[in-house]
Amino acid sequence: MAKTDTKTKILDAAERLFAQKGFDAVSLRNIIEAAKVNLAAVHYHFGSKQTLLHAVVSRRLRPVNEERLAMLAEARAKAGKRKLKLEMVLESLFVPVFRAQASHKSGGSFTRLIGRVVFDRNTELQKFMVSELAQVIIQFSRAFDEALPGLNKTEMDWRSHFMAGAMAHTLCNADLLASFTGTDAGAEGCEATVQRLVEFTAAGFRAKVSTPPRKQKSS
Amino acid sequence: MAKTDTKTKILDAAERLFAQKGFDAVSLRNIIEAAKVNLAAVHYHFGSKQTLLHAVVSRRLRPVNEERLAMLAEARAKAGKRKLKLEMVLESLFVPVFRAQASHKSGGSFTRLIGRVVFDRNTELQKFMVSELAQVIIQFSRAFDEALPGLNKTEMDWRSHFMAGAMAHTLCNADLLASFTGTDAGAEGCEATVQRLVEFTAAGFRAKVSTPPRKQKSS
DNA sequence: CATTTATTCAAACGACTGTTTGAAACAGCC
DNA sequence: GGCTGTTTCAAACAGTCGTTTGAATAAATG
Repeated sequence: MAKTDTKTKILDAAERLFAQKGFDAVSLRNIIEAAKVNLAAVHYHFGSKQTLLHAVVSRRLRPVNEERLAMLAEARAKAGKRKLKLEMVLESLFVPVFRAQASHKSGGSFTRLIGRVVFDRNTELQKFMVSELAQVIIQFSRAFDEALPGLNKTEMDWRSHFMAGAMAHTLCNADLLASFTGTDAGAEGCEATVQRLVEFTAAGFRAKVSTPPRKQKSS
Repeated sequence: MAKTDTKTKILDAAERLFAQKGFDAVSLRNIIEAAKVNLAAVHYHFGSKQTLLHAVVSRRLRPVNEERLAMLAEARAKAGKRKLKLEMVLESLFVPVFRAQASHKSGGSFTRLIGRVVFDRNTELQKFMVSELAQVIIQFSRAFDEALPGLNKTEMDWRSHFMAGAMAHTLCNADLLASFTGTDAGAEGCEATVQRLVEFTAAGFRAKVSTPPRKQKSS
């Protein structure tokens, strides 16, 4: 393993650059220059720039999603017949993706990439992301329903939406916080960040509903 | 006013396209085709693509920010010597930008653009946005401090960060909610959406702080 | 009116884009 | 050795990009 695989070199460089500047703003020539490989190698190994992006995302996101589902299953097992704890569901969703930042030597670029991808308006990419996240979305929306019985569906959808926004923004723009407020995002471990995010979103989920549901069927 | 101003035609087309596909993904030729003007007109009136983007953003954001500050001032006046109400601060921040969507004939494109801009990693654009938002940031972070006395600064910064993420995501990806959950974002007026967002973020701001502040000076 | 100023237009600029090609270098195996 | 399939490489492809140019037109001013 002295000489790193070309495929890996491309993935690493692409991951870093996509996260830094975004998908459109990075050219294949930027990538192959950073990876010190030939231009054609990209198409030989990945077929196209779009497919390369898919590979970059998938490489990191797949294990994260597996861990998410595993943590959720564990939370379910621990709850037993009792009601699922909202905080544990949120932690199962946040911890794997935030931990991937610290653990992997990717230097924090990966989480920024994931956060960015959520907000990128690339039709192809969005279809791909939906397919990658399908299981996670299904399982977790069920878990939220279990953890918050009585909350009507519309309200649940919106609050999940808000929660996703807070998560994505935190992943994507951790440095913005530093520049705006002076608070250093990386000063404390990602556990502390996750803890703060869990508290914030859990409280949001549990907020008293004041909006009168005009036409609502479910409870 | 039978023949619309060329400058306005460009701004309108650019706003719609930028919001739909993003800054990098839209070419000047896409814009001038939609606006039915000559290519050189863009550089004649705006100087560059980057400056055009600034103009597009500024045209809508400036009145929004003025209204934000006005609403905040009114909330302060109404509070008198009493403590500023958190919900009113949040409403002052949300209502103008969400209402701009419904009121303006831009067809909802503007809010998506603003939401997108927050997440775009364009150095030039970020500097511009910081300068445009400077007053709003200063005034509102002061207001949050007044509405939530006792919350330490670090926690306040993080929660503002989460709140901004929820807001931006809602502005930018209202249609995502529909595709994922089936809940139609536009079904109810923007007032209802703002109301939900206020409830969610207000609860998040008020959440009990469990994270022990390791090294903290302020209260 | 003429003359200046502001605006529009078609055409081209050089640089950069993702992708393809076909030959060279390399590996492993008989 | 020769032969097979895989991987690398330089070069070129056909476009698109933001921007510039200089002449043609419209509007405004004297």
